Amino acid sequence: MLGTTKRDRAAERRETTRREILDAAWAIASEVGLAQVTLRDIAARVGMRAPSLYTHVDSKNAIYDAMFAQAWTECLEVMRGLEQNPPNDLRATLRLYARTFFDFSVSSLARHQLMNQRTVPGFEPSPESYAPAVEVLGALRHRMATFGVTSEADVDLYVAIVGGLVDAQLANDQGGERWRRLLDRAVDMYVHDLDQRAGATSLHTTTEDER
Amino acid sequence: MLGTTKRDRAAERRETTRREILDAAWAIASEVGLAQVTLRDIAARVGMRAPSLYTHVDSKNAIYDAMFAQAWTECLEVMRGLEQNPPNDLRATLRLYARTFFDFSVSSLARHQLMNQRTVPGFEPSPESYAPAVEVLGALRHRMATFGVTSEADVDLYVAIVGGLVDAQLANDQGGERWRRLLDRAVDMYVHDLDQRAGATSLHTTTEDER
DNA sequence: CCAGGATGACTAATCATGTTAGGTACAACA
DNA sequence: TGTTGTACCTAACATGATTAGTCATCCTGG
Repeated sequence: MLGTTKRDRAAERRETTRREILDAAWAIASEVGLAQVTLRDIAARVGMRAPSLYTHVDSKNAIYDAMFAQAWTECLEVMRGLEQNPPNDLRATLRLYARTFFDFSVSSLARHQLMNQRTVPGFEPSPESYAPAVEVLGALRHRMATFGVTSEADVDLYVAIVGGLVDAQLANDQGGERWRRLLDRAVDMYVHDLDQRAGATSLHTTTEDER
Repeated sequence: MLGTTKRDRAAERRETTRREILDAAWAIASEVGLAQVTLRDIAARVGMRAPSLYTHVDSKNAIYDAMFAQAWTECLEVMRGLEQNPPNDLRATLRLYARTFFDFSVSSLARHQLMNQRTVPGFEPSPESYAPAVEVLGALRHRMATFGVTSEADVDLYVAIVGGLVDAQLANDQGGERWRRLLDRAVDMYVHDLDQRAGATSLHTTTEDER
């Protein structure tokens, strides 16, 4: 019993240090850019020398990997949060999902670059870190299926449109609203297209069988 | 007279070497990735040592800058090429432009990353190199205006949609057609939305006053 | 035809960065 | 109380961009 308690203390401290390292990395990434994060700077911020970080982390890319997992996990939580009192029609749902994802993405350039662009030279996320990203897409698919939207192409198109708006916003009008304003319009035109193809509009106007 | 002729020879050789350097950089970028381009490798390929490159180029970023300008200039030429026998309705035009830009972008990942993503850490294109990129957009604007599409929002949306499809294709299905197949559909839904908002469909069905 | 300067390449060296090797101090535990 | 493992350190290395300084070669002007 005592043994385990002590062990926990050690593991706890270890975990704390690890988190401090990641926090420092995020802070630096926000300040000077994702690719400008340097081990020496991280170390300085947590009161160490660069090589000491290797006690807690396998490599610099492992730090990026952990950050990648963190970011997508956070995103997953935000998107999951929408499953509380969900809208009951497709249009409102897709609007809500689009806006939520958009705002989440746009609120941190460094995070978006890490999550969605290959900004970091040698970095490739590990399968484990990639999992929450897949889950986010899975949740979206599931939600859309609820309204009868199941085809891969339909989902692909929605994803591309929302992603395109996010990228345009961050690339050309960071901090602004120029593309954000187009979100609802984009969703509406997408939903209209879906309606068109379905022929019957009766579809996706209410269906109750989530999760 | 003689003087100028000799001068030309020198300048010619200089220009040739510079082009060789850029070509080498492109080749390496295609093979191992844009960010993995190294001055030593470029030098080796043109039969030099790394520091000698500085005789022809200001810095590594200057190489990226020149490549950026090259890429967008090439893109501009391709897009300008469409202005020979242009379609006479908006839908066909936007389909053509979208497909052309898409295919151009997708045909080289390294080039697309350089042109549209901030994949290279410290690199920011110079205003001069940026100019052809602006021109591409300007040409699009002009073409769309031909059909009465002038609002900033309308153009923004089109750009975001096409860009989103390109990004999705390159990120998730490189070499495939999964998002490429959605191009026409996306354009159609966009044009339909435009029609809707214009109220009158009479617009953009033919207008003759290009350039 | 030859001296002198420009040109273009080279080697050596500097600086930044990730990473490895090899210690050392201290706390926990037997 | 001695042992051991943990977390940190310094020194060192590899790679990469960049600078400084040198040298050969080639053109040009006398």
